[in-house]
Amino acid sequence: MTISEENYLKVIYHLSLVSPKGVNTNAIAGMLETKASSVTDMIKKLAEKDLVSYIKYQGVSLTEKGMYLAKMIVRKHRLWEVFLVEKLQFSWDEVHEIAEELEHIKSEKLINKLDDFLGFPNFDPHGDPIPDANGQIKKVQKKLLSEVSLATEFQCVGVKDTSVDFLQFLDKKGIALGTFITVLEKESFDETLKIKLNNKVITISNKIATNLYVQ
Amino acid sequence: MTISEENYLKVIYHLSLVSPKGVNTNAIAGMLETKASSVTDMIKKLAEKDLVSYIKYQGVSLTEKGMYLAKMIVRKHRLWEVFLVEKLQFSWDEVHEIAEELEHIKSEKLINKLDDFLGFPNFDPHGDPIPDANGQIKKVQKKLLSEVSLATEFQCVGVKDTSVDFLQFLDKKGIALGTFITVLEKESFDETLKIKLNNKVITISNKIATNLYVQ
DNA sequence: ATATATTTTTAGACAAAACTAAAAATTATT
DNA sequence: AATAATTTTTAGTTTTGTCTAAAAATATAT
Repeated sequence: MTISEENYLKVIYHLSLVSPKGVNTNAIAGMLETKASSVTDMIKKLAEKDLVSYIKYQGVSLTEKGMYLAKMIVRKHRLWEVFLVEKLQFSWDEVHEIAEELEHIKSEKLINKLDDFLGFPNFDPHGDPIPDANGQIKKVQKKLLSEVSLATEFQCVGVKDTSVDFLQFLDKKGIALGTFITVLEKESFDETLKIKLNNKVITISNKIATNLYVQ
Repeated sequence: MTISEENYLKVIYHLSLVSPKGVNTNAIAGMLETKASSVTDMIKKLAEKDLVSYIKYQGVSLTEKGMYLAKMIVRKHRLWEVFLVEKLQFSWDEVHEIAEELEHIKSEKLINKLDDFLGFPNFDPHGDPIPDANGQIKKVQKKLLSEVSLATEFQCVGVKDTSVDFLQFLDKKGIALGTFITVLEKESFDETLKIKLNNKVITISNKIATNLYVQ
């Protein structure tokens, strides 16, 4: 598989979690910052290799084989992110870009030894689950902070948006994975939340609350 | 720079250590397992970017800029090899192939943090020197085992041939970096050596002796 | 020194992965 | 249901890095 093919598989995987019954050509093009016509070309190639099933004008979905390979790419991406944060002291907003390159290193032995070296982590630095060597993913029930009941203490376990800007915003507010958060009030007009964390009370917008997972 | 361009630079660097006054098109083609015509094309491109100086039919040499970039690729390759052996418990015959991929990961911050994580090593698992962040290389005087005087104890510090076969042969004979070796006799007919190591006496061919560096 | 062999370069072609522009199919709207 | 809007596909190019085959330059040998 080429790097380009791997990137298509990975994007189709991520999109299929949201729309399991078929992924749009345009959605793929948007994620890969390419044109729809290029996507059509590549999809034909992937279908040829039996990695996706494809009906013209009906979108794509991963075959079992494609699903497994996609999960292996996600596994590599997330394990390398753990390595970068835990061993090389990168911050959580710096690792995505580098992991985008590292995820394409081919050796299976390498990734399994890395997994071992890291102590078989189940989650990456953004709280996303790491598929094991068979593609199994630890499911965990988590909710968006925007959906939880008031006056109950939750723990921050992940982020939906992993952009540099959002992660640095969270750093600034003192919110990290593991931080305990209690929602005190919800403003019904704009869904703004008054929350307690680290013994401080702060106000956060709905946009923040819909991008933070808690448990 | 593309991966292909980086590979050309690296090969030109290695060949220029042997023939500093200009590297042959054919030699490059041989190392990269490609055709001479492809090499000519790429050399033109690298010359365009001021990474090599090139006169038709006269071979190529690296410019200062090209030399620096080539050393950075070698630096990355060798640091990743140290990581694979020291941290992930790979054997020294397994790491070259994987490092060939890892050397193309772009982030400078990554490689400097890796260097730090590994304790700023000066040599890779085959005894080859690791350029520092400025491209400086620790020079060390070493000799081939085929050239040293008899009855003097030397320490194995590197290998010239880094092929899997040769490295596994050394493993089998109990020869590793750091092993002490004394040449007892040299057969003048075929240059075979009788050597002492680990309190055993064994005979090795000239081919072995011309691929082992000692100090 | 001339002929022969080797090396290197040029010219033209190809595959992969992208693009643009236009056509075809699907979906939405009135 | 017909038309408009959107999405997707097709057709034809482009770029990168490779190739083959032939031409040109250099090196070697008699």
